Amino acid sequence: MFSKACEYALKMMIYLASVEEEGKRAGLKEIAKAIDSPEAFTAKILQQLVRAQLLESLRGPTGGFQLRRGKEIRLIEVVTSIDGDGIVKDCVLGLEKCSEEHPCPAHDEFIDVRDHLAKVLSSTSLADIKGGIIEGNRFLKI
Amino acid sequence: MFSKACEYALKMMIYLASVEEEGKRAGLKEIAKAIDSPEAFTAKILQQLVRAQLLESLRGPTGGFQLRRGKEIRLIEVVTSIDGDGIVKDCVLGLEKCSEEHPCPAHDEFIDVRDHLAKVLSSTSLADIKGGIIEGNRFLKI
DNA sequence: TTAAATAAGGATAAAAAGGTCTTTAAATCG
DNA sequence: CGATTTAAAGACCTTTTTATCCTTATTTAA
Repeated sequence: MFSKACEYALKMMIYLASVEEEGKRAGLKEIAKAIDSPEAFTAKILQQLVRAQLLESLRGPTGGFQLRRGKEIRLIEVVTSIDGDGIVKDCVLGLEKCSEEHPCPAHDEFIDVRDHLAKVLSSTSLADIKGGIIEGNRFLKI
Repeated sequence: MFSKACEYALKMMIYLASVEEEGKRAGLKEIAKAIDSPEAFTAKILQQLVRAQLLESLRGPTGGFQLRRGKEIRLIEVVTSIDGDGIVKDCVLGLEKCSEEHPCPAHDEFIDVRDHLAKVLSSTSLADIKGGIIEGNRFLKI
């Protein structure tokens, strides 16, 4: 569904939402450990999220990453900043010009699924899903 | 959502369903042209579909490919024979052990979408979607 | 029976995704 | 200021996916 990079990005953002709760930020090492991701690759993805304005970073000791616009960030923003908007826009058969007026043979069957996904991604914020982690009945790694 | 190979596979199967309508089969060249796919790569995918028992092939002049079990083949069979069943089984965050008893933070938000997709793929047959092509108001390439 | 047409199969190549390493730039704090 | 800690950036490597090429095996039909 999503690229590996995007999966990591979602985990990072969810983790940072739970860290923000305590008014703190987290550094690369802490994040990679928390979500069980390769450190160097994690750094690259964090950079992308900073460029996409979803995170801000601070260098030096006490530095790290934190949410730029708080926990109201929607999942769709994370997904599109890493994978682009293809998942909620493109034809599932990969046809360039598939539309309502000019539908592919599978159009009707998949449009509902795609819209459903888009709706979930657009309506769910980091705040919506971070709750369970703090309560401790949800997990981020393994 | 699906790999390129899987997109091609779905197009092939839909095309072959429309060809079967006329009691005919189609060769590699015809198929690749119809769905606008690279010929050699198309051949590899057709081989996979033959091994998966979804197609049968005949060599020599007048040879080609045809549906093995007719148009009642479900889209889910095509998708899983090329991409595996990850799309309807795996956690969207890529967590190995995500389940109802041990859910990831995004579990509830995505489980509905995944089930919706699974339902569409399982309940839709080639027969269900080939209709429009024959009527001519649907298209397979570009 | 031979030429032509077709699919099968293996080796290879190219592109994309996933991942690592090393150097540079900031910031902190003694 | 200078040592340390952290993120940024770019080059590089590895694996997977996508795609091509070439040879072999079958089948048909003249």
